[in-house]
Amino acid sequence: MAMKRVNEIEEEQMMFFSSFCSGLQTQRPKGEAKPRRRMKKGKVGVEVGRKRKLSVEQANFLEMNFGCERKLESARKDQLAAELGLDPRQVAVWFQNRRARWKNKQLEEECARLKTLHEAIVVEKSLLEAKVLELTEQLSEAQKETQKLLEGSDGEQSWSPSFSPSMNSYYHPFLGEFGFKENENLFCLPEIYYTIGMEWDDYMSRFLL
DNA sequence: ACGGCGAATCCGTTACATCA
DNA sequence: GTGATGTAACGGATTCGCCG
Repeated sequence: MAMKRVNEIEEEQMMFFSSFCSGLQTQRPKGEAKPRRRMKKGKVGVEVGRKRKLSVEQANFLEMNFGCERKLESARKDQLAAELGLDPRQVAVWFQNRRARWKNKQLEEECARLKTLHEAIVVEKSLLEAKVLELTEQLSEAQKETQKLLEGSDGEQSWSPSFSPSMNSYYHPFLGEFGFKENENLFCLPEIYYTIGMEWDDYMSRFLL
């Protein structure tokens, strides 16, 4: 069995490195069907089908080849198997498992990247919320100031003919800060402002109703 | 165009080895 | 001795290319 053969050649197997990353060929010619061999499941203590860890040299050699190509052509697999004294099936399985590990690692890295991105967004959200709070307080102060002015000048509203203290339509005293004109149609804001607008209305209704 | 077949691959799982 | 972890190997499902 291939496992036994590994023991016999373990010391001499690394002499084949000269053909590293070479010998790529195309698919196996038609008619040369290869039987799929599988090791039988061995029970604990039973030598037949017993799993054996590949040597460090074998693993390193396979690792280097994996660095060159994620998948193996059939001929290259046979060549690798011959060079390492392994069953071609073992080489195929090793590449299969290696691809799975590589894929898992890629997923882990992508997950970590998204986590970092998420954390940055959470921080930014907190900053924006603090800013909203600050602006809301400014608005509240402005409302109080306006109220005082109105109460102090009973009936004298000539400074703002269209102004209505009831504010049935939302009046934004400092929209200029955001680049809006006073009479601009606020319901035609770009999509990016919609979410903010909802919160704005929420805050406005909280303070004005 | 279609279905059958063989080979390769993927995915989930099992079996075993190693280590703390 | 035991649980956790890594990995070789397995088995079923799927995909792909070839052929009649």
